[in-house]
Amino acid sequence: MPYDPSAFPPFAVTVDLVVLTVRRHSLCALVVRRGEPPFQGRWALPGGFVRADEDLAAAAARELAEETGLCAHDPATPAQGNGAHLEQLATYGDPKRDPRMRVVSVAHLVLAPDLPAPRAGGDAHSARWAPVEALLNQGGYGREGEQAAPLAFDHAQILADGVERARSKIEYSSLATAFCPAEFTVGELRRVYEAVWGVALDPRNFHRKVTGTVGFLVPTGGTTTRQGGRPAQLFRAGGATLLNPPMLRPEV
Amino acid sequence: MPYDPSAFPPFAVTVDLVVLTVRRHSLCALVVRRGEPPFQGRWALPGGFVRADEDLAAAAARELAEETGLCAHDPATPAQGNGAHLEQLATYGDPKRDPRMRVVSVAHLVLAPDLPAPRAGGDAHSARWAPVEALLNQGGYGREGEQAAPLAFDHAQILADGVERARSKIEYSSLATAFCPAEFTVGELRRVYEAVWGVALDPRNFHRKVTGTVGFLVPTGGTTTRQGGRPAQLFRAGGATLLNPPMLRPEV
DNA sequence: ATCATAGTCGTCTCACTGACGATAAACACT
DNA sequence: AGTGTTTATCGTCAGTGAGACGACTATGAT
Repeated sequence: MPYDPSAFPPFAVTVDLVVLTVRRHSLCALVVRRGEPPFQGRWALPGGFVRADEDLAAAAARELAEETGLCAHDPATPAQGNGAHLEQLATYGDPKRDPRMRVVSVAHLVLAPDLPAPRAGGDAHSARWAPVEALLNQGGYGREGEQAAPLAFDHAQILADGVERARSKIEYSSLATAFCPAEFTVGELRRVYEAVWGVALDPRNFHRKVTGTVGFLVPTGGTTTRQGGRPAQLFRAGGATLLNPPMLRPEV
Repeated sequence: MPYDPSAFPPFAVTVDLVVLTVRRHSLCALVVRRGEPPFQGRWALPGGFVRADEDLAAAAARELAEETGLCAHDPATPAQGNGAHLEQLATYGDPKRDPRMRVVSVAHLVLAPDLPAPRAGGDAHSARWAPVEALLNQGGYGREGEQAAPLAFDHAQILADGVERARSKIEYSSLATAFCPAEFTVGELRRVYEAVWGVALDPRNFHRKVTGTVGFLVPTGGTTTRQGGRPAQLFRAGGATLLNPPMLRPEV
């Protein structure tokens, strides 16, 4: 019964991107304003159709490049450019998620360093970074009277899933370094954890932990004082991808 | 440019199932023999097309019921039948993964208690439990000269991903109880961990750990001696879904 | 000089794990 | 009945690692 080529319903397949970065001590996601109905004028996650002979990860990387100029390197391809981390997140296929037609969307998660300065994509719609807190607490009010309109489609759910993935994944992997520039200090890395988790961490215990985990950080020899205060050692991400034992997210 | 209803390429969307259980001290997966080309006669994961107005999880549950009679309850639906655990695993969409057409498959992971006695699905193809070790070590030789033919399509990769998900998820969640019947002993739960991880665990430390984690196990009052030896207390799964601190998988 | 800021090193305590001894309660033999 | 085997369960002890927090260092700002 299966595999009668004329007997399967056709689907549209898209990729949606949860692009996260840390800006000004808070976790932000890339959103674009929709220029057409449905949800015209609302914010949405960037994304688009998968092409006829294009792999899912390739489609995600292409959309990312179109939208931000970032060059994603997924972990399988260890071409360590200035690229961001890209991984598949989950797939959303509720029959009613798009009112126009049956669309199955394969969401991807991208973790990028700060300040790629979002540029408008091929379309004229605008793009911006928005704090995930404001995007998800649609019931609450943004800090400065920000728009409280929820994201288009089921994108709030997708974003929430992506944020949760990022929050849990930096516990047991070295992925937090994907939010940092090529060289960074322990303090900068700590501020990434604090922004993603939304908690305060003890600088001394954090320093002991990350410098004591073999393969996590390698010193470059340089120092910097860009954060003020005493100069800090600069590090690059080490080869280790899994943290064992993991970073512990403080209770509640 | 996006969302021109005539401008997106049509895809077939399927669900594939990684159904895992523990039988005779080893982790086994449900496989079906393909009755038609391509890969005719080879073993494959059960699965099928998503219907036109069917949710992805619903399609997975339907295929599971057709194939095994199991009633899956996904965690969102806390209808705790004799059902198995079901969750989305990942999506596979390589343009060449199916030689006939462009198929995107949303793989799901099912964890089931032992012995649902696989029944043939709607089709005449046979179904069986096979140790994942034999299915994945296609280069090696099965214990009893089992067939060494690899799984059809990219199903070996999907199975490997599902097994890895199960192995890591029982570390920090109470999901191992999904492999157990409604009432079980600490020893039975330990043998689940041992089978999934492929290691031996110290019975005394394991007992201390699981009985000391609040919300993991609740005693039913009964005892059983079905494993031989001293009678063991019976437990049900408690309300806790996350284990904190996690079970630690022994090194190497 | 003094202060504020941020980084780095140490110490103490507690929780938890791994290794492993000891006891308990069933069954299968003799 | 006794002995051995099997599995369950309780205890002990040492080592690792995390949280709390004191102390010191090196820079820029006032």
